[in-house]
Amino acid sequence: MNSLVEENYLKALFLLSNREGEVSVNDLSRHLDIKMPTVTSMIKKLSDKQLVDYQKYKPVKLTIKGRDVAAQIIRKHRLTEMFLVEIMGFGWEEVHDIAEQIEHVKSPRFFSKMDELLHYPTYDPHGSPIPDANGHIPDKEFRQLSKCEIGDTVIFKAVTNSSTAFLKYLNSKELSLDTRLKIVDIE
Amino acid sequence: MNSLVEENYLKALFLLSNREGEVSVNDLSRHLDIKMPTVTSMIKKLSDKQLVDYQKYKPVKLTIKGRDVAAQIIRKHRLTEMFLVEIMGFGWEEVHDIAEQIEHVKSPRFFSKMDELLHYPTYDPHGSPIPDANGHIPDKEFRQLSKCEIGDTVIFKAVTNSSTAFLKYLNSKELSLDTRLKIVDIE
DNA sequence: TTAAGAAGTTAGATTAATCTAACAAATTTA
DNA sequence: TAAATTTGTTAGATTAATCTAACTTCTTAA
Repeated sequence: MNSLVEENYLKALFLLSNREGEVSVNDLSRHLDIKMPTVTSMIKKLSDKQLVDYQKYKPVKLTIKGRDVAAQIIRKHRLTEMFLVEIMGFGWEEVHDIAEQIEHVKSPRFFSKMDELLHYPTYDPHGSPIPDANGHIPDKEFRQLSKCEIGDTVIFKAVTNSSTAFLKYLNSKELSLDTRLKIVDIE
Repeated sequence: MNSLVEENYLKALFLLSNREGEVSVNDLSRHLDIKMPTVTSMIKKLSDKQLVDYQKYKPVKLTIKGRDVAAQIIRKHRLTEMFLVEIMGFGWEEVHDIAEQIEHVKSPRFFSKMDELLHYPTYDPHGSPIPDANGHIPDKEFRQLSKCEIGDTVIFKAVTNSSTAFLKYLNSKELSLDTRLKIVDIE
């Protein structure tokens, strides 16, 4: 079994992977807020466990096995966020930190109960897709707001930043998912 | 803040305390399944943090502060068990291990949401009282089954053993809380 | 194309929580 | 009450995850 710490590294690797599936040690270090030497040594451990492919001075890549484990953690995180919003009545800006804790619960039953109660959701409250039980992700691609122009009309489908502060800012502008927007100006 | 491990020691101290509020190092060691020298050293740490009173070769006692912290952990554990049964549809025999993990979640809001959704319950699914937000416990005393005699009629109110195995055994005998029983024989 | 800067690694220290072995104190029992 | 047993402590080792300091490799820009 993987430790909670190992799970956090795998999750970060999954989320930071570029199209080639690669992540630099530096990126990982910054996102986890853990110094590079620590990251290097943990990567070696994950490599021994066949969860990542690693060669000195090269970016890290999840193996199939590592990707599957990571997808399950992301699945649990996003299911939890959905559960917190839909069943427990939290706001979308409150759930990230709680889900970071609950995603590590060792009990498959716990998460399948959530899934059931939520009627098998495919997106979380921030518009991110929930991997299915096999780790597969429905990969709809949304257009990034930075690639839209003045005059475009778009439907707001997802955020990539789930921090409380940013979501509170959106709340204050009364921006929520599935809102239809006409872009009149760019800040 | 206290570590998850410290929280587990405090919880065990609370649950194992006799009328004088004392717990032997040996008891604690057996219940936590941690060797005595480890327990001794952790007790010293809790003593430094003013969470327990400790003198060499004497039993350990929670301070007021330690008792308050412990009661909050028990509160979170029991609220969680109730939530798992009432909101998520788990059986009473499944919830102990999951609650042991969720009780450590750092988010007062999370537990007050549970409390609200459950309409402020005072007992958990095993008949144990849930400490209130100030750590106070409604102390109804139930008669122990071992102190009942053949011919007595009683109402089954609580179990002191919440292990899956024991609760499954009770399920197999169709024994559930609030069942009226006439004692016809003693096994 | 090489010198500067960024990224990555190695070595070794630190901390929290655990363990075993050996010893000391307290309690029980013969 | 003295010996045996149980309980508790001390000392020192171990493991996982972290850190800092020093060094190496890679990348970039003059």
